[in-house]
Amino acid sequence: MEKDFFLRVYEVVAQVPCGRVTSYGLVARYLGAPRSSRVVGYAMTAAVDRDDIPTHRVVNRIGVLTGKHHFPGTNLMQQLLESEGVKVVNDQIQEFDQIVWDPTIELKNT
DNA sequence: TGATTGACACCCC
DNA sequence: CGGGGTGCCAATC
Repeated sequence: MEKDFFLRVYEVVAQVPCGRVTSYGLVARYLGAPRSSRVVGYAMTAAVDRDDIPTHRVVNRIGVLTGKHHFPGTNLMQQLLESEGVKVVNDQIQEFDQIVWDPTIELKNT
């Protein structure tokens, strides 16, 4: 029961700047578990209960809202992203490469 | 206690 | 270059 891993994921996701997004792989890699990308997504599922964690800012490596299906609303995830300035079309984040927030780069020192 | 799944990612064909 | 299959780590049934 390594909840500690989940907590680390929450910490990183919670630090994602507004209007920015990150991917499971980036977070997983930042935690030192590049092969645990799936576990990060799993942590997100558990984070849905956490209203303190902007899980909607976490997408797959290509910027696709793969997990929008888990949100209570139909397109709530997209709504939230667009509300923050993130353009989303067809469940695909536009300009994802420039709004992506890589903790490995942003938090590489801290 | 054991097996399967899962909001992904990478390798191989 | 594109598509399909396997692998990883932890949680849940």
